[in-house]
Amino acid sequence: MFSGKIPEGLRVLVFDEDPQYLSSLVEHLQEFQYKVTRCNEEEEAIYLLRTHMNKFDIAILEAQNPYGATFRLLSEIGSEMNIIIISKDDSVKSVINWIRNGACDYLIKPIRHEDLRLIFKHAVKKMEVRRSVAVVGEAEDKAAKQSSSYVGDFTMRNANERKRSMFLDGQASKEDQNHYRDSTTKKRRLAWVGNLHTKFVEAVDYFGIDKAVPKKILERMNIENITRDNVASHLQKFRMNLKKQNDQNKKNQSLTTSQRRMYSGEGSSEFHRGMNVQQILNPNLMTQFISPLGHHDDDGVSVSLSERNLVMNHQYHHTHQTSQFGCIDHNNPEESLAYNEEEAGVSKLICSFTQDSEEMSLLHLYEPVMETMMHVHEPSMVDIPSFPSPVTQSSFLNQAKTITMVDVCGQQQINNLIDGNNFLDNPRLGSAKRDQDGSRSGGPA
DNA sequence: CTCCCAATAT
DNA sequence: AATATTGGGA
Repeated sequence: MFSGKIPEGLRVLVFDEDPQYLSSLVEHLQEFQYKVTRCNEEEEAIYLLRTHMNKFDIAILEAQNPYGATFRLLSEIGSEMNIIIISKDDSVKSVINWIRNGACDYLIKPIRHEDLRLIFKHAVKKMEVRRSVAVVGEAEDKAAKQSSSYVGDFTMRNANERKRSMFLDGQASKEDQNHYRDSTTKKRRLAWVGNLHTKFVEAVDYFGIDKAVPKKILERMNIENITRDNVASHLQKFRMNLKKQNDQNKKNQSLTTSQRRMYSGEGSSEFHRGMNVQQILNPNLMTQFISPLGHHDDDGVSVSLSERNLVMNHQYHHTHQTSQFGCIDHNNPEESLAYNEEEAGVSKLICSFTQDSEEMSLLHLYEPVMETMMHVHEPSMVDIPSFPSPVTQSSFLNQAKTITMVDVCGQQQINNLIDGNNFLDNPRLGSAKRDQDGSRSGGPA
């Protein structure tokens, strides 16, 4: 009954000690279109609020005792920040305690769905206060516009649309209807999160990808409050993703076969003869590249495994690949072409690896560089050709470690990757990753 | 008219 | 990037 009134995109930070409960909170909040930042530790939540208070509209913090760090935090910033306390302590005393200390709300566990949905009311209040203050002050107004997640902007936008279309078609009657509907039942953006998407996939699976059409999927999903159009839209995206995945697979396939051809000639056996490069690995870095699934498609790094080859995609421009280990052969068009028969772009054979001043060709770095006007490049590939024995999961990981070292990325990129994963430096990004960990069934994108 | 799909808009 | 809306065609 409140659908349509909830402002989208309010940024909510949420912490609960119980990871499972936290996950369910996150999921629900996402369903309500909130932008959720998940904190597994109280400490983390507090740190984020202390340092990035402006990045959140609302904080939902679980708290049990009124003597902890959260309580102190609340007394410090409670007046500037919408902090909602959740607790299983249902005593009046506790409620009063927290509210007095600055909490803008206190929700007793278990929390009702609807209460969670309605948390935005607090942000609204704050917003309105800010706006009235900002009539004169410019900075605050700017900030509010920038975040674009305040209700004021939300309504503003609708008002503009209304005005515009009224101007265009000159008809008031239709507009009046729309106007009425806007303020009551305007469709809100559906978030295909967790459960919803799972059911969708199940339905598609049930009919088969060619036979699955929006209406059938909708019926099979049997979920209230979603429309055929919702499903149709999602299906369109779903199909596109599949297609993209297929294309990607095909590409990898063709690359690995051409690689194999190359290495089947002389020198191929030298690649792994008596070589142990694992000591030079930094195992920590591997987590950037290797996921348990054997496929990591985050931030452009992906790894996939065929029976004999390990293929690693990465994203750097080839001219950046001046690692301390590798020597890059930019001047060998012939070899490049050998890799490239099936590719439209130019490719480079980049390889080699030096240890104790003795060169050993360990890896060939294959990079189909598709120059576009925007200087965007296709991923590069590293290939370990022809392992002598079938690759098991664990040896796969070991081999993968080898690869990283050989350093597809120089230290520069490694640092970048680490930075990219640094939650504190990049709260939004970090939260997205955590959210995935917590509430999504993983798998290749 | 309903539905599907692809393109386009937000 | 994700979702909604639109418009033509089956």
